[in-house]
Amino acid sequence: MAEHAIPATSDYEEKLDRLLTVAAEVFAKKGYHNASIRDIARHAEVSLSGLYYYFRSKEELLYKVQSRCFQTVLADLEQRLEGEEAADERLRILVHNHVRFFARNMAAMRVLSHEYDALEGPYREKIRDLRRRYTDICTEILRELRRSMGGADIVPLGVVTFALFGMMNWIYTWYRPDRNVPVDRLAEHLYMLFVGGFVGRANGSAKRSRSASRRSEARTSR
Amino acid sequence: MAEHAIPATSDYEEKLDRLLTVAAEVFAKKGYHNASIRDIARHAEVSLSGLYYYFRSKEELLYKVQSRCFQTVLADLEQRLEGEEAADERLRILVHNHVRFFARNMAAMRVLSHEYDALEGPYREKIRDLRRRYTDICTEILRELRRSMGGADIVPLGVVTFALFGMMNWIYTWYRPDRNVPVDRLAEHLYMLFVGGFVGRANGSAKRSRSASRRSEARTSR
DNA sequence: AACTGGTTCGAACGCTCGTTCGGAAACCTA
DNA sequence: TAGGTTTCCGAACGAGCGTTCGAACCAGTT
Repeated sequence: MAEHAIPATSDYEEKLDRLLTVAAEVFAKKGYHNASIRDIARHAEVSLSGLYYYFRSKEELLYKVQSRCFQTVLADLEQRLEGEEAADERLRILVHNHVRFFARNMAAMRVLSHEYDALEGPYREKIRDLRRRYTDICTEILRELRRSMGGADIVPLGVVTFALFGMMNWIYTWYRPDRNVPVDRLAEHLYMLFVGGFVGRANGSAKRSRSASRRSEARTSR
Repeated sequence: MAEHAIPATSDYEEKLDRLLTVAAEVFAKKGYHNASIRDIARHAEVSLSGLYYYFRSKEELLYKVQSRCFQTVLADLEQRLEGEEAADERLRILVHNHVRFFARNMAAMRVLSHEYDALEGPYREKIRDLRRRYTDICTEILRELRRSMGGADIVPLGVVTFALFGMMNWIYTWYRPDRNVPVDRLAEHLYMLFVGGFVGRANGSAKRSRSASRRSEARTSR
């Protein structure tokens, strides 16, 4: 078959998925440029050339790792946001979804955060578009939250959005789910920190919206 | 001379410095593993082997880029903190120092943030120690700030510290000093966001400490 | 003019990389 | 059992990598 454009069997899909997972682990551990196709083949217990049945090139392999990861986290998010109206709760859902997904898919999310520049041309653009969709969702939630709180727009929403993603994405440099605080608590901490601030929230003086306090009462108790 | 442990001339020091700057740019642009010594030599207009008079290996070159950068930002910080007592103002100094240095030394700071894992063994440990010193300073300021505000310790200070550095370090993925908000305003935005929170600060309801509001009145006006 | 020691370079070595290709193995259908 | 696809692999290629080494260059001193 030429280029086997249509995946033949479900075995094919399963194996491709497994290869993506292994590749994500190797890329996460050694870095994209430092990792070799041979590394991945060895870890996947497949021959070197056997990999090329599933991927045209090393770069396509990286792209598929990133793409699959991004699409999953995006789909999860959109599903969870469905039906929720309150802006503060929507933001809480976004943070929890992101942090939890991050911690449970550390390798792939690390590759996604750390190896974006390794892609070039069309691959890069496709991932850039996914990123845009994701950050747009976030920015819109922030805009609505600010509006509903009657806040002034001192800090540009673009800056706010990137600050939030900085807080969340940086965890791949220090957080280990089995050594630090549990994932759900980490997510709640970051959410509180971002919304209420270090001083505002830590001394308990900031007022919380009704829906936010209602939802997180049980969770933040220690 | 054996290993030329003692730098001979001041010409030597100057050229070494220039090479570090060029190397930082190339590493920042292409990534450490993807950049070649030949790339750096070409950009520095020096022969390939000529570089090896100044560096034992590619890894030592990376180490010296990171080390020089870290020591500079650390020295700047310690100097600016000298004599300042108020915790909130000390935090503001830290954020401004970090963000400003970041924007003015984008290449080197990007390498420092992005290529830490590329180092191994003793090199890695030395940078790790510098990082520890830096984060410790930050954590202590946060501890003092929380104490002075009489706040409860809901969120562990380690998490808070990394969240702050995440906000700040992430800027290398999106911020361009010539395209986005000016550096000083970005620094102030991040400081306000971190201390007061998105909701707390943006709607102007959160109280600010006396020294913080006194200091930033002029700066945040638009 | 000869010497000396810091500085620079051209040429080469050994190695690993991503990729290719022809054919074998495995599996399904008839 | 025969034929045809899908799946897999051993072997090899050319290119680029980091590093080394001996010789050349260039000051300043004798």
